[in-house]
Amino acid sequence: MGPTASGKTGLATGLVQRFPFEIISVDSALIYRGMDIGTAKPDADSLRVAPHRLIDILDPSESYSAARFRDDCLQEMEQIRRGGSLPLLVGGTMLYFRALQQGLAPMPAADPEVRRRLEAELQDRGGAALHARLARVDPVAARRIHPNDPQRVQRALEVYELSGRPLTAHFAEQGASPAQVPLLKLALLPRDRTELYARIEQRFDAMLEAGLVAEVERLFARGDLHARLPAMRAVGYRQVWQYLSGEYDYAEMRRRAVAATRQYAKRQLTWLRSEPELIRLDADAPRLCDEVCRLLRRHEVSD
RNA sequence: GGCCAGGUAGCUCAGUUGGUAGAGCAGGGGAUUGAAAAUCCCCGUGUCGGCGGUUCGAUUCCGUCCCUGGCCA
Repeated sequence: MGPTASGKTGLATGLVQRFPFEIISVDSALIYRGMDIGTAKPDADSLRVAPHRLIDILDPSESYSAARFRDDCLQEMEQIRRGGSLPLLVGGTMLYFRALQQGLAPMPAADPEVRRRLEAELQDRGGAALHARLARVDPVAARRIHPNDPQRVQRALEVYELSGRPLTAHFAEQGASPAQVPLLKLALLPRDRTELYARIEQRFDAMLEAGLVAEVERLFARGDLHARLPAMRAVGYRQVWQYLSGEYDYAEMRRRAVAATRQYAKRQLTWLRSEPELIRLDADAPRLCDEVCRLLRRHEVSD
């Protein structure tokens, strides 16, 4: 685990060459085909050396979820074990790591029709009305979810509409948790944030240099994608999309994209701060890969 | 060199009919259960360009100097 631009891919590529590892990507943006530059997806050469599972599995018009990730990931892990190797999970989508470790309460999946209706209700009557309705069907969830958080208010109402039972009731059933997976959790943490932020800015400029705008233009030109899709809300893609829509100029796009990436890294660091049993590694250590190899042997990971 | 407009939070700016000032962005902290690279919550003391003057009191009025931009020489 680690924030964006902390060197996860590089380290993972080093490790697969020394251990019987197979990589599973834990990343909500790498799943999309045709989104390569802006997601810092490993290039074809790297992927030959270090194949990643769970990348390029969805079209940008589709949505994924933490639940689907958990199922997919457990399946890939099982397959890797059967083949005699060990799964190496690499990524920065901390909700996916949590879903994998703790499981998710049993409840209905997202439903496009219900979501469309709730979205219309939000537009017509506003977030306060939606939150008030939630307070009637699920007071506990309403107290926990802020009225200004339409995404969570809508999800709670969606679960109620689809199952006839409040979200809180589903949560209460989670006790019978599915089998826990034994994990050795390593986190790549930047020595100081200023350095990480500098790297983020450099990397975004490199993405622009590598043709990020053209990549988003291709998606834009398809005609069937739009700004509200999860894929087009990804950091960088969102800002380039808005730039292509004429919402602001190139310099502003760059400024906003870099800031959004910094904010994303900050949120990832917030997750990591409270992650239990985490082995914290200095992302800027000179011989990081060697150090991690020693650490893995100490934990009796065979090579 | 002259005239005009500015100099206020890291940035862009608002404001104070004289009682030491507040927005957006950036930044920091937190939340996070089928959209999560998402979606939210909380956090604002800064010689109000410098120095003088008037005043009980000046960031605000006056003088002067410095800096930036524009116009004119």
